[in-house]
Amino acid sequence: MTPTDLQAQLIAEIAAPLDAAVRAAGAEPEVPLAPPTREDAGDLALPCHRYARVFRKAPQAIAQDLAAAADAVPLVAGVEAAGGFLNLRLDWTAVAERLVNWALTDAGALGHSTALAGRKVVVEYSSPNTNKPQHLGHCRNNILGHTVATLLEAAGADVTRVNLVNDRGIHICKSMWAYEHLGQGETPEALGVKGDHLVGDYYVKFNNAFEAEYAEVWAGKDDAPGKDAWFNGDSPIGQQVRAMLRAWEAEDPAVRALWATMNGWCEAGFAQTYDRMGVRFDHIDKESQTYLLGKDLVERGLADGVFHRADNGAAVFALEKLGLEGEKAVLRADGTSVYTTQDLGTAMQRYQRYGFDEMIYVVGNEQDRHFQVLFGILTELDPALQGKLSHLSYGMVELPSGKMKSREGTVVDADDLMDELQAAAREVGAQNWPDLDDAELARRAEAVGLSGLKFFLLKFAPKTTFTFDPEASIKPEGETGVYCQYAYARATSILEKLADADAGVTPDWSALDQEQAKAVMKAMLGFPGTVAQAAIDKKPSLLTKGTFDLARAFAAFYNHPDCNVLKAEPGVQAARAQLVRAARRMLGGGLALMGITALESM
RNA sequence: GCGCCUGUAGCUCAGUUGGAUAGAGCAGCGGCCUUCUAAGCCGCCGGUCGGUGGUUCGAGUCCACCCAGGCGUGCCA
Repeated sequence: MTPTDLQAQLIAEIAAPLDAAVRAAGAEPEVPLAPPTREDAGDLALPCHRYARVFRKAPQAIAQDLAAAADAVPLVAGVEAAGGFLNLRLDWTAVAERLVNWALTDAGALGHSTALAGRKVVVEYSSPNTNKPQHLGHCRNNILGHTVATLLEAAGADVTRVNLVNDRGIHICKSMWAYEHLGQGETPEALGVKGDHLVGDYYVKFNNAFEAEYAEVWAGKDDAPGKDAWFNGDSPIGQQVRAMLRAWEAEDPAVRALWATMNGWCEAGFAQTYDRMGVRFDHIDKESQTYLLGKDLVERGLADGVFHRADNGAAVFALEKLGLEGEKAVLRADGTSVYTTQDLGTAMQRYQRYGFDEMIYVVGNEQDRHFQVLFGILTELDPALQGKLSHLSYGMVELPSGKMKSREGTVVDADDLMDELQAAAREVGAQNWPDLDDAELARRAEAVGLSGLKFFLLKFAPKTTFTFDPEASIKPEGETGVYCQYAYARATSILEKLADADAGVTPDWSALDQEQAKAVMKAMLGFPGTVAQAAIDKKPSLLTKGTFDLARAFAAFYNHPDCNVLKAEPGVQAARAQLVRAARRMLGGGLALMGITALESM
């Protein structure tokens, strides 16, 4: 058998006789053998408190009774019963040989597993509006969604990545209105700007024009309506924009042509941004193609009693079915769709198309309730969907200066951010490598900048609202992607200098029975399980943690004079070199899962 | 008002589903470059886990109430 998770296999081997001893004493084994939290408690520990009642014995005595069984295992070098825990020390010479061979050859060492084998999963993420360029918040969504998809694939799942682009609606018409009324026929090509930025500029121009109109009409008057009410009421601009939306829905050729042109610009810009971020999709849905879906579902639901008619004729869902109060409309009184209608239809269409076991929506936590309601309705419509729908809810990204507010112009543009991070990385690179040519410098700086961004966006648990610190994100010290990249580059450098001088030499594995090497091996042993857990929990922060822990342990190893590879005796050198190769491979695996380029030199 | 989320070191965050003396990074202080890359390493300092009760061998973790912050509570998306 091929061990994909060596630690799990070692634990299984060692735990077998312990479990047998527990059974012989008349109890079911229920407490796992696991690495202890305390550093002075050996390599693996078994808490025995749980068995105290069954055995009618003190935990300390149980631990002592189990000690003999543990001591007989070849991989165990020492046993100690302390405070109700059974602590085991491993035979690191034996472990080292197995671990290095495994880490150099097994896909499991790179975080691949079969934990979710055969499971069909659809992941929807990004879902941008085509009226403005993407910002830092979209970056978190894009990177989070893409990495979760990657992790699920690594765990053996059959993953489909989808993006539902919100390319129609009143907000799209606002940019179109501004372009038509305030533009001079500019194009991205003529101006040399990305199309999404050009469209976004007109969205800003719309807002300015509307604010100016509102101020002109209502300044100083205390019976002023709210801005939304004004827009949806007598505002001349509002009326024109709404007329545009109606014309779009009536498929007016001129409006459709303008819409197609501007959306094309925006989508081309998004494609560039995705490409640079290394984010991709198997399928891109557009709301202009899905917005009429779901009406038939509502009709059927009305007949089946899932929905009912409100007094004014709207089709509504009684939220008390979900333990909530009030009603959720799924068709307006005039028979038109709401956003939820489309969501219902799209979900059902995907279920028919993909037959998924799970569909994950990567959407911010401000929509928690929306998804609670959506999933509740979908499950009522088709009980087969029970348990198959999940919302990967994530918190906002804040800045050291506070929250991002589009009205206050404090949003961080995604493209600008990547440019800035690259430029900052380039400055450091140019200092360290004065002779490097421009293209290579740019390539490395891009990899470093994106590494900083991605790692920083992934290192927090999804639900955490965190503060993005651009400077800290590309620091080579601390818990960053750049730090992990550096460890990989150092490993590469050592191996280049070694130039296979250890080829054919039998490694002296006992040389790895030293503090720094053991710390590296412990980090390596824990890595695959951590990655599998990251997939199961949909928590990429576990991946960044596991990769960082390995990088840190490895940094302590290659920095210690007693662990030097190049100056070591042949047998010792061969063992250390193999450990470096193994750690490097695993680090590369971790970085790859995050979509981070591992640089050979930096 | 109601619902959900959050509150852990000066700052930013972890805490493996109830296990040993609560961790990491940053910042601060002190060391280490004629170097297997200083884009690094080593050490020190730093906590009544928001509060009060409860559950049990054992609570940052589970329960109740309270305090503070965020988000939501559309026939918007």
